[in-house]
Amino acid sequence: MRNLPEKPSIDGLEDTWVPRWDDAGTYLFDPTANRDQVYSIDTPPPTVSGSLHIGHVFSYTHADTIARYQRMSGRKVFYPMGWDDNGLPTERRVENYFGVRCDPSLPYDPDFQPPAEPAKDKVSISRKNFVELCQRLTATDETAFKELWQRLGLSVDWTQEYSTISPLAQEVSQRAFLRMRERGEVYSTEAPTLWDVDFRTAVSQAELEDRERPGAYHRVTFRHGNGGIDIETTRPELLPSCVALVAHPDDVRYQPLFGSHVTTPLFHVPVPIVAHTLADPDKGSGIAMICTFGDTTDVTWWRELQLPTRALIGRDGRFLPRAGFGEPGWPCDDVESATTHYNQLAGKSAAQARTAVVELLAASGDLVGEPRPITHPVKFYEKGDRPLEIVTSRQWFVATMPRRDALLQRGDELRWHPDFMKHRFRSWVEGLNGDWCISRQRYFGVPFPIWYPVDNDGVVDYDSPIVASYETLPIDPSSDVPPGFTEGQRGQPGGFVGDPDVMDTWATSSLTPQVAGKWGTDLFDRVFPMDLRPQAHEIIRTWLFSTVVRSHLEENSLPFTNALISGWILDPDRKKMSKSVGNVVTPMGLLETHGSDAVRYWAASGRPGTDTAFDEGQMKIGRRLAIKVLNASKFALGRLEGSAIPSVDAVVNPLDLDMLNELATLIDETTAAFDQYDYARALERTEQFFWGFCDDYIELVKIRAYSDDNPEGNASARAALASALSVLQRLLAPFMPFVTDEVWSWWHDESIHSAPWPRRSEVGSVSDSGVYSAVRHVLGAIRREKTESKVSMRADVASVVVTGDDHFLAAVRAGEDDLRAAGSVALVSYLNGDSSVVVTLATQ
RNA sequence: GGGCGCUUAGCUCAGUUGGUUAGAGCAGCUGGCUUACAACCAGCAGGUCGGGGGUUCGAGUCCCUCAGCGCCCA
Repeated sequence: MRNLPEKPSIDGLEDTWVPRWDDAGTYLFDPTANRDQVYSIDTPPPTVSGSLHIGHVFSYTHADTIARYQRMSGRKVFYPMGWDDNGLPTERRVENYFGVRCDPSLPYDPDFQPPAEPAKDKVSISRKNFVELCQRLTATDETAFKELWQRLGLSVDWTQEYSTISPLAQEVSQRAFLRMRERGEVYSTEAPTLWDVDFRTAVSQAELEDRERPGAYHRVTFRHGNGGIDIETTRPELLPSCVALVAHPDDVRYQPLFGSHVTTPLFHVPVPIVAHTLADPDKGSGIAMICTFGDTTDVTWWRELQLPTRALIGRDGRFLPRAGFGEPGWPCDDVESATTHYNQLAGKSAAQARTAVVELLAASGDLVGEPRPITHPVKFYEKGDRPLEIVTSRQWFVATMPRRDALLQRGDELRWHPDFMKHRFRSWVEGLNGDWCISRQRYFGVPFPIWYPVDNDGVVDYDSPIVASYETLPIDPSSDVPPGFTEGQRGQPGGFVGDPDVMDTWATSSLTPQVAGKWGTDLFDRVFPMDLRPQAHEIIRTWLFSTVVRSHLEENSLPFTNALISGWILDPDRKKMSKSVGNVVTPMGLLETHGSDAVRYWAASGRPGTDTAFDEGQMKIGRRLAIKVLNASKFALGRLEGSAIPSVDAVVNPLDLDMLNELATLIDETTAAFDQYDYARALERTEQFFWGFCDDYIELVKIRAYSDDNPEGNASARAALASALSVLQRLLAPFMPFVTDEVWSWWHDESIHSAPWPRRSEVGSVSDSGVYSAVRHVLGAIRREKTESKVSMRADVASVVVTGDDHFLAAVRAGEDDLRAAGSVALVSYLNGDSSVVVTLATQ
C-alpha cells in the first residue's frame, strides 16, 4: 500500500499516463503469440487530409473499449493505426495549401521549393515534386492525429503504424494487383466508365451519390415512315449520340414497331426500335432514346443489345470537335445538315449544348410543346461538383460481378454488430451493376506496376503489357524502366510507356489487413483473418465491401470475423455533424475541457450502430464518474493503509458477502455484454452498480471499517472493500483508462491495463441471502424520513419497525448493526406481515 | 419504388426470451457540510411508452396498420 494523495485530481492524468504507457510498452503486441491467442483489429486508417472530428473520437473509442477488454481477458491484442494519405483529398489539400498543380509532362526539379504564400495562379510542377509535397504535408497531419489519439487514450501499438502511401502499402497493393492479374481477376479494357469531367478521372459505383437536381422532360419527334414517334428525354443534347429507341417488350403500343427504323431529328441518323425490359412503359411516352452514353442504363442497353458506339462527349466534358456522320458504321441521310447542326455543339459543355439543341429542335419543329420541368436524381461523384458523364476510356477493373453470390455469402458469414447492418452490405452487393473500376487518372496514389510496348509506328500495344517482377516492387512505371529498355526509349517508337494511372484509394485501403499485418511475413499468419473491423456505417459499401472482395480473392476467406459498426454523431438539432454544415466541434478542445475519460464515457454510452446526439452534459457526467472513482478509491484504500491487501477469504459478514454476490452477477453481465460487443451495456451496468456501491454500501460499512471494536467485522469490511474496489476499477478500465490506472497505481505495480479481467471466482463463494438489497431498502426509508422531516442525515432515530416476510426480516436482521450505525438508529424491531418500514425520529 | 432503423419523463437514453406499481442520468423543486467526495449526499415531482387495431390471463415488449423522423439501395 502506497501513500494516497491528499487531494486527488483527474486533471493532468493524460500528461502522466500517455508517456508512462509508452515507456512501459503497455500496448505492444507480442509478436510470438499464436493465432489463437491473438485478438487483431483492422483499424480504419483515417483520411489525413482534413481534421479528425468528434465522430472519429466516437467510433475509435468504441473499438478501444473492445481492445482493452480483450487485452485484460488475456488475448494478445494486435491494434495498429494507419493513415489514409493517398488519393484525391490529399491532392486537393496540397494544391490549395502550397498553391501548386501537378503536370505529369514536366520533368522533376530536385531543388523545387513551393511558393512561400500560395498564389492565385497555381505553379505547375512535376508529378514527383507534387508527390513529395503530398508526403510532406501528410507527415505533419499524421503527427497531429497521433497526438490526439494518444491523448484520447487509444491503446494502439504505435510500433505498428502504417500509411497507405508508404512503400510497404505500395508494394502490397502492387503485389496483390499482379496476383489478381495472374489469376485473371483483374483486366484492363476500353469501356464506358463513370467519369468526373472536372477531376478528369474515372470513378467507381461506390463513389457515386444521387443529388436531386432540376431538369426537364423534352418531347422530341423522330421520323418514322410518313409519321413520327415522340420520345421524352432530360438530355436532348445527346441526340447526336442516339443509337436506338427502346420500349418494353410487353408494351402493345410499340410491339408492332420493333425491328423498324426511325430517323433522328437534326442529325438524320436511321436508328432501330428495339425491345428491352428495362424500358419503363409508364415513363414519358413509354419509349426512350438510347444514347452512348447518357446514363448507366444506356450502357446496359448498349452492351446487351450490341448497339454501336457514337460517343461525343470528351474527357473534359465538352463535345468533341467533330462527329462521324456518314462514316462507316454511322449512317446518315443528310450529312451536310447533320454536320451543320453538330458544329453548333462542338466544344460546348453538356449544359451549353443542351440549350443549343433545344433551340435547334424548336426551329426545326421537332420539339413538341414546352419542356416540362421536373426534379430528378442526378449521379455525381461524391467529391464532385458537376454531374458525371460516361466516357469511354481504358481502365483497370476487378471482376466483381461474376462473384456476387459468393460475396453475398461472405456478408452472411460475417458477424455484424449490430446485426441489422448486414442489410447495408447485402443491398449494396445486390445492386452492383458493373465491375469495380480501380484505375484513376490522378497522381498521388499507387501506380500500376505495368508498362506497354510501343510499336515502330508509335502505337501503344495495350494487349501485351510488360509486367514488373515481384522482387522489384514497389515500382513507378513513370520513372522506373522495364527490363531490356533504357529511359531514352520512353514514349519512342519501338520503346515503351508506363501505365499512366494510379489505383483507386480503396484498391489500397481494401488491403489494410495485408498492409498492417505485413503480408508475406510471419506476422500475417498470426493476425489474419482479423478478429475485428470497427468502422462507421457510411463506408460499408466502400471500405468494408472492397476489403471483403480482396480477401475473398486472395485468401478465400473473410478478412475479419466481426464488424463493429458505429453510428453518426448528430448535433443537438439531430443533424449529422459535418464540415459543410459548419456544426463541427474540435475534439482536442473537448478533451482539454472535460478530460479524456469523460469524453470516452460519452462515446461509450453510444450503442453500436446507433446515431448519437453530441452532448456535453453526458461528458460532465463522465467527468463526475471519474472523480467519484478517485474519491471512492481514496476512501477504500485509506482503510488499508499500512497493511497488506486482505484476502477475500476474510469476508464473513453477511452484508459484505451479499454485496460481493451481486458484484459477481455484475461481472457475469458485463463479460457477456463485452463478448457480444455491447460495450455500452457493460458501462451502464458497471456505473449503476458502482454508484450504488458508493452511496449505500460504503455508507453502511463505513463505521465498521473504521472501528477497532469488532476485529472480525472490521477485517471483513476491509476485505470486501478491497475486493469490490479491485473488481470495479478493472470493470471501468476499458472506459476510463486514465483515472483507473491512476487509482490502480496506488496499490499495484503493474498497469491496470495489463491486469486480468475480473472473474466471478475472485469474489468468493456465492451467498444469495438478499441482505444487501434488504438493508438498502430500509436505509432508504430512514433517509426518506429524515429528508421529509428536514433534518440532517446524522439525526438520531429512536426506532425503526420493519414489517415483512421471514426471509426479508432475516436479511435485515443480518445487517442490523451496519444499518443502525449508518442511520444512527437506536432500536430496530421486526414484525411479520405486509412489507413496510416505519421510522420514528428521536425528539431533538 | 424496395429495405433497415428510430418514436418511452422537459432533455439524453435504458428497458435482454411477454410477467409486480415502466427505470436511470441531466434539467427542475425541497432539504442536508455526513472526517472519500458540496466537483457531494438525501428526497420530491414529472410518462395514456407516436396513433389505431389484434393475439394473450397479462403487451413498452409479439402481430397488423397508419403517421412522423433518419438512413441504405434502386
